[in-house]
Amino acid sequence: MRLQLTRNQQKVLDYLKQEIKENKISPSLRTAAAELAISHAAVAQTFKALEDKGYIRREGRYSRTLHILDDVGDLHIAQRQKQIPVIGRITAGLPMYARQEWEGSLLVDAKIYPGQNLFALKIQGNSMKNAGILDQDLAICEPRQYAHNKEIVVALIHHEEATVKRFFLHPDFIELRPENPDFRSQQYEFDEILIQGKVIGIVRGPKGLEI
Amino acid sequence: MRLQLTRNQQKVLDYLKQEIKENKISPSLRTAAAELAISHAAVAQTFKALEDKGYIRREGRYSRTLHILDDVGDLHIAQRQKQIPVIGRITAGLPMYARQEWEGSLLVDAKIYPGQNLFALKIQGNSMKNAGILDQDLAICEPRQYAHNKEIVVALIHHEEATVKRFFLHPDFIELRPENPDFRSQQYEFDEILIQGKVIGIVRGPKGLEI
DNA sequence: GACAAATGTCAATATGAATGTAAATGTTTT
DNA sequence: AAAACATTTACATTCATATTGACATTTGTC
Repeated sequence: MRLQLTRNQQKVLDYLKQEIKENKISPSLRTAAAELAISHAAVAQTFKALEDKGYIRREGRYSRTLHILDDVGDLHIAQRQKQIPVIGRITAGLPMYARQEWEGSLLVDAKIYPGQNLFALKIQGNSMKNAGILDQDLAICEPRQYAHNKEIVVALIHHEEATVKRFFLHPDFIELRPENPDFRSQQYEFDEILIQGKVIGIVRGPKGLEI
Repeated sequence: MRLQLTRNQQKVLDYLKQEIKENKISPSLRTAAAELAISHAAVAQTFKALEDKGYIRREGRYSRTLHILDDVGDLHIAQRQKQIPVIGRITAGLPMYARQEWEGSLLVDAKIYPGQNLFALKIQGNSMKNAGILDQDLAICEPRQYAHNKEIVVALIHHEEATVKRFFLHPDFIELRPENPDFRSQQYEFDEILIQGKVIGIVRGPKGLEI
């Protein structure tokens, strides 16, 4: 069990939790100082005490990032939730994030999926079966306009059709390779393909596991 | 919730919205620079900041198309977050929540994974590869002491070894079938097997997708 | 297709404001 | 007396902003 907090430390910790919940980011020392009606150095000292007692963790020197810890030493839930849009249809010309294209949003664990502006895409078909990606899975993607060899990417073919495949760059063409012997690898000219993102995770719900 | 904008970034975003509304297309860097009375590179930097914070999205490299993004909209997240324990080792006695067996916790979307007392289990090995379950995946499980045919279950063999396999009940034995030709299906007496749960989902992080 | 103009990108650099750190010191609480 | 709490001041670092100039790419026009 952790050391107990003094009344003042508890007050500051509560304030911090509140602020982080609202703004997703910890307030600056001076902002906190103003709201708590004390000096910024006093806040710094209390933060230090909280860190020593294992209630928060701060990163690096001069860094403004601060995490609130669980009693197990884990990140507090408030900082782990990440809401990402589930994109229904990927298009080039049209705004990909326009609300019309949304199929809702998905809540994921920020501890597992780092990165910003992630989006999710519902997989159609079984062309990536052997990579463990099945029909109806949700692919968690990180926006990217480029790709490295062997990465699994979200690509837009002919500015129209969106697909998830493994990416290979050859001297004079791009190969999008499925992971399923029933499908053929396809080759494209450079101007036929637009990379939209890299797949960094998979979420499969109960429906994907039905018999 | 997106990160807050600075006053300058807000000003540029407002200007952008205005321009796009009027001309249906975003202004060039130098046009914007002229109207905002700063250099074109400064505009580019602010655009980049806006993109990082998730307020706009720009397509491709050297493309002039830019989209204003909607907010993900934060309603009812509170009810959707579900924190479930990641079990390190499954034991028979069923004090599954005993502290020593913890490997942390996982935040999932309650909308996708309904049910109570769910737990997660880290998959070891590739015996279920053809069912789209890979090594190091996190299997989301619902506690259960029974199973139906063809369901993928968490079973305890000889009160010791925990395994994830497809379940088949035969007249005088239980079959636990892997989904990988490299592994053999196994048969057990009824008293050798204890069903501990049913797999209702899969969560795979970036590590599970590395090359 | 060729060429020039317009446009986006990148790197290096600079500056002021905001911010975190540290030290010295005093006050209150326990 | 010791710990917690607080202040003031000086300093170091980071961030947002901005500039300039060279360069790559796209677009429009002939």
